Formats: sequence, structure tokens, C-alpha cells
Amino acid sequence: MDFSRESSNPNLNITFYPDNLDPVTEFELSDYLMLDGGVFEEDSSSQSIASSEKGLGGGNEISGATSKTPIIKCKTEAREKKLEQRHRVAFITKSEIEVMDDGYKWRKYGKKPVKNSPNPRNYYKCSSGGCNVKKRIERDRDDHSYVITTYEGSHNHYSPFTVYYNQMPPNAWT
DNA sequence: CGTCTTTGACCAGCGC
DNA sequence: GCGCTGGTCAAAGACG
Repeated sequence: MDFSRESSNPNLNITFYPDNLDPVTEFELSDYLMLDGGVFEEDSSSQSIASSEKGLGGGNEISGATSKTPIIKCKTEAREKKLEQRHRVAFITKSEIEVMDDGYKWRKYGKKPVKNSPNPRNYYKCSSGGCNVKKRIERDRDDHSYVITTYEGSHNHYSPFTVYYNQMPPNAWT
């Protein structure tokens, strides 16, 4: 698992957007941002987000968040209420690879073609016992270079990568 | 042998 | 009620 190499990829731009409500207030984004293994910086127009909680500030950062318009589906009130009960966040990633290594172990359990999109949507579950976090991955129908990732739920365990990092000596990254 | 992916079937929600 | 769509299940096969 080499996060620094991954996040230094110039083709890797990440844009967060609310799949449900306001992600900044609704979700603990750091739970998900740690997938970069570094600090996430957004432009000044949006709120600053950092994954310092996990102590992974190794100098890796992803800048140049895209100006891509968020894709927010219209939902009925009933569906929205149901979704509100879930811990959910989605973001767009400009990447050639669809499944980024976020430190967790995922098990693919489904694949479905999506209406109005030539690309199928893939469904993953966290394979840790007792953890029922799910994620969906699909390519942007307009620009195939973007990957839309949606996380649902909260991990009830630390990422194997985080455990590994915490056990490393202080100067291990230098 | 255990774990994972693939894929068709099934189910529930929603719009008409 | 019916059809469409998205989400999940589970059997089968692949792989290390």
C-alpha cells in the first residue's frame, strides 16, 4: 500500500459533493478522507477539510479540485428521509483506476448497468467482520476519466493501513 | 481450502 | 396494478 505514490498522481483530482445533504455537517469526512493518507485541501470557496485526525499528514495533498457540477439526484421526501438515516458521502475522483486503495478491504457483491450510462456501477462491502459499510463505484457518464465513489455507513474499526501507520516509528516517512 | 469476482435472479421503491 | 430501475443475494467458478 503506497499512498504517497497514489496521491502524487497528477491525474488524481477529487471533488466532494453531497449525495444526501450537507456532507460537511452531516458526515465525519475525515473517516473517508484518510483514504488519501494525507491532507485534503479544497479551494477557498469551500470549507477547509483536513484529515489530521488520523495523524496522516505526510505532506501528501490533492489540489485542483474539479469544477465539475455535482450530480445530485432528485429524491422524494420519503426516500430522502430514509437516506438521512444513513451515513453517506460521495465524491468524484479523476483517476484511471476505479477502485482506489483506501486502506480498507472491500468485497465486491454486485454490478449493475445504470440507466443513461454506458458504464456499470459496482457495489462493494467492507469485508471486515461486523462492518457493514458499503461503497458504490461508477464512471461519470459524461467524462469517463472521472470516477464517482459513494460511501455509505461508518466503519466500526480502523483501517488496516492506519493501524500499520500508528505502529511505525516517527521518522519512518523521511 | 478460503477468499474473491462474476452474474443472473430476486426484491423493493417509485412513477405512471 | 404494472413496469422500470436500483440494490442485494447467492450460486458457481477462478485464483492463490
